[in-house]
Amino acid sequence: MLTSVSVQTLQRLPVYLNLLKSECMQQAVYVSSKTIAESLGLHEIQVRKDLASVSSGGKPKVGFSKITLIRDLETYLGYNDSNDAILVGAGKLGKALLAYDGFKEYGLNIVAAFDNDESLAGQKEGNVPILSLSKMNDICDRMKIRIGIITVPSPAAQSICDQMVASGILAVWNFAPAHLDVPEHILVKNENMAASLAVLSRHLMDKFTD
Amino acid sequence: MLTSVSVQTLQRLPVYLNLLKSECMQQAVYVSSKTIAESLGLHEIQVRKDLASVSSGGKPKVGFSKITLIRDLETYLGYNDSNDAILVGAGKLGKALLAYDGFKEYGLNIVAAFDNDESLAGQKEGNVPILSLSKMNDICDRMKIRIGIITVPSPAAQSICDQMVASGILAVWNFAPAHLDVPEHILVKNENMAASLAVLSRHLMDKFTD
DNA sequence: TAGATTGTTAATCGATTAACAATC
DNA sequence: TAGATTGTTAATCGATTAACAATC
Repeated sequence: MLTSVSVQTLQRLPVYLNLLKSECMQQAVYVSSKTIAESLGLHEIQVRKDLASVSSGGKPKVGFSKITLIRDLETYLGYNDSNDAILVGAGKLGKALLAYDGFKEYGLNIVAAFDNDESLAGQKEGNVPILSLSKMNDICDRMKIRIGIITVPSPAAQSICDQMVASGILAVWNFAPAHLDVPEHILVKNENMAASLAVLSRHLMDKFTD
Repeated sequence: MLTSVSVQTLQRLPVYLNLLKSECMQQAVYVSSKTIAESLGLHEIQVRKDLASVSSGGKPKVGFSKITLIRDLETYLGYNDSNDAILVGAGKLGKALLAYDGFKEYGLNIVAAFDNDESLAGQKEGNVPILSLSKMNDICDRMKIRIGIITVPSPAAQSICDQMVASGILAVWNFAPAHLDVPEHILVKNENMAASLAVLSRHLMDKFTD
């Protein structure tokens, strides 16, 4: 186990973890791949293979100890050692993310936010200070920040991204509907709402042209 | 062309559209698959195949007329005829989505929001009225709403989803980190931030254990 | 022991990439 | 015409699913 995992598998892991922690699994002590698969509408074998790459706690006949599996998933996903991040763009969406206190459960810790608009500087949102953009480089450098969250309007996204990279950011979480060019070793993960909408929209269109 | 398209292709289409409309393509009259692929860091052949399933306007040697391709993409994605939607959960994230005026560009029109908290009823956010949850069924029915957006806390998500389905909703856009059970013909599209974070987090972990 | 569930190796399926003929 | 780019058919690659031996 603990071999390299595909992106597809990786993205399913938090879903398993979420289910295991949810109410409907509250009283379970052991869980099997089959149980999980049925709850999520996935294939049993897929779940088993996914779990095998993350945990070696599975026992024939009984399945996985729930708490052990939760621990293994959390360890693999890095939920225990927290990742410091900064956010740029303290508009509506940016503030909503700042105020969301669920991220710490995922090991994400937003330490500061930055905005072009100097009048926001000094404010706080969800306990996170909003600062002048000019301070970003210095703070990223001093705190060794590796994750940057982009919630600025599209036209500004590439420039902010460039500044992040120059400040030592290694992974960018991009909420702007814009493609970002980055050096090879930098990861960009787009939160692509337009893509989601495309899936919804076509589903409806297809439904009404059968 | 206009054959059935894979989800992967479908989710790339808005990215192409976005690029075509962006500043860096402003003065282009014709665009080729190669140009697009290079701008986005994709394979030329993949782009060509994607475009072929949506537009028949490609001409050997010249490529696609930019405005024709934009039109074809917008038509395929349903950006022209707008989709009415309702949103449930007028918390921070819900309000951020209500205030975001970019959705109309994608043909999404949020006509009303609902919340458990009666004290919010009567307020407006981004021109969208917030109403008592008890009115959801009636409004969905009268306006023939087919898209529901869920921005409530996880424990409430399944119940809200059930109410949406009972109100005639056919496609659910779920921002709660919870798995939703729905009848077969209903589509759920999860905006899975935990999955995105998993990708970011593992990228960083892998980087520092090489 | 019998049966259920695991982990692993093999088969299938679908998406991506390559090859190539068609054409402006 | 020559060359570039299209659309399509074939090959490759990787993820999912199936088959099966191992084991509690």
